[in-house]
Amino acid sequence: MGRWEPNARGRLATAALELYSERGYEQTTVTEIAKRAGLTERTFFNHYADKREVLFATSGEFQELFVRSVSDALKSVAPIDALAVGLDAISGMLTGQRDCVRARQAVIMANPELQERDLLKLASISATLADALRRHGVTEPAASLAAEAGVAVFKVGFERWLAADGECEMSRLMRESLDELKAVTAGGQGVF
Amino acid sequence: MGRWEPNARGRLATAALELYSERGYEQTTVTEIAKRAGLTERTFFNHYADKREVLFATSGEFQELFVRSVSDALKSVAPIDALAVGLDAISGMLTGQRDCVRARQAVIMANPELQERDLLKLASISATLADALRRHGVTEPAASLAAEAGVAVFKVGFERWLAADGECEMSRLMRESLDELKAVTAGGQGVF
DNA sequence: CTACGTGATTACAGCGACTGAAATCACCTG
DNA sequence: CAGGTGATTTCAGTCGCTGTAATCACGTAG
Repeated sequence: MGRWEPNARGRLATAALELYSERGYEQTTVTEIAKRAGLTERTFFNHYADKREVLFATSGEFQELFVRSVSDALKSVAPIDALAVGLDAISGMLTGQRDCVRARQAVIMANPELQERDLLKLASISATLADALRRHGVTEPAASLAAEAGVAVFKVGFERWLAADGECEMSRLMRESLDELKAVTAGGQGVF
Repeated sequence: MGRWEPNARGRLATAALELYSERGYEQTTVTEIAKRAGLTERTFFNHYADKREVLFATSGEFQELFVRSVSDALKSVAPIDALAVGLDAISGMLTGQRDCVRARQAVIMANPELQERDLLKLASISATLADALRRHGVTEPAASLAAEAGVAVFKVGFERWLAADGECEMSRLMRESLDELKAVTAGGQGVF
């Protein structure tokens, strides 16, 4: 075993989540994270663009799965149903990770800077979803609205999944949230 | 006229928008903004929490109008129609400000840090909207979903309003976007 | 006119996030 | 064993942001 332990990125991510959880995001310095991972501050910034990004390492993989699932489904079903397929796919990805995901979310919810980054990642997913919808013939503004709706359903379903006590099927919560959205957007009489 | 010119906050906001537009957000230092406003860096931070916040001075007023309009309308119409009333109200607030708003939005869109802050403000509006809906008897998860949908319609309608060439009624674009959302969420057959 | 209170502004020192450049290190290859 | 390569480190520096205490402009009471 060499002097350089393997998986520096992972060690940094683990150290960061631990420290953010223990003493809070703002009270943790990047130097402390690096030291716990057996590295230096400069090396942290070689692996992650900033102090926030270390919590979002899996975001790209998540987005890719979501968008690819929706994109595939669009070949055979309507946009709103394709979104349901995507939501089901990411449910499969997160199932079994609830404790880990919950710890991460607790850190994010405790700090506005991290919430901002979280929202930016979701906005990126929305933009990529809208792009996929457009490539499959959905016109604006329907494409952007459908994408935003899909992300909104994810947000709400995700929140309910984390809040649930016992074992709880995430995919079921996602489908329920989507149905609720359909109900609430269909509910009015029109006021103009 | 004393040595202290009036309206320091406004001068800082104007100077910031000018400099962010001229040379970009990242290339502008807070010291430069303060100097253009005839003040010091420290005084900037007495008025604004950080370098981003100076672009969002009117956000609170905007949120208040939106939420109050929806809240009032909820006394007599369904949630989705109450959101339509709120969207109409903020359209009235922004009408006539398009050039100014467009300049601000150009700066925001050119920088991820500012997009993050923008998204956080919208999330705050969504949370407050959901709260109003709950106070009027809407249960979760419908309240959160309706609030997210309302903000999504605003985002899309706002973007289209800024992109439009000639004079264009914002309230009409908002209504069209809302109708598009209704259409796209009602479109599927269900896949499960 | 002077003393004093008040709120805004400033000066100053300092921490921490982040960056660029160059040196060093571990390892692999010819 | 010499040399190349990529990861890590060292170092110096900029800038966002904060706490503290001094100073300033102005209104008011004596």
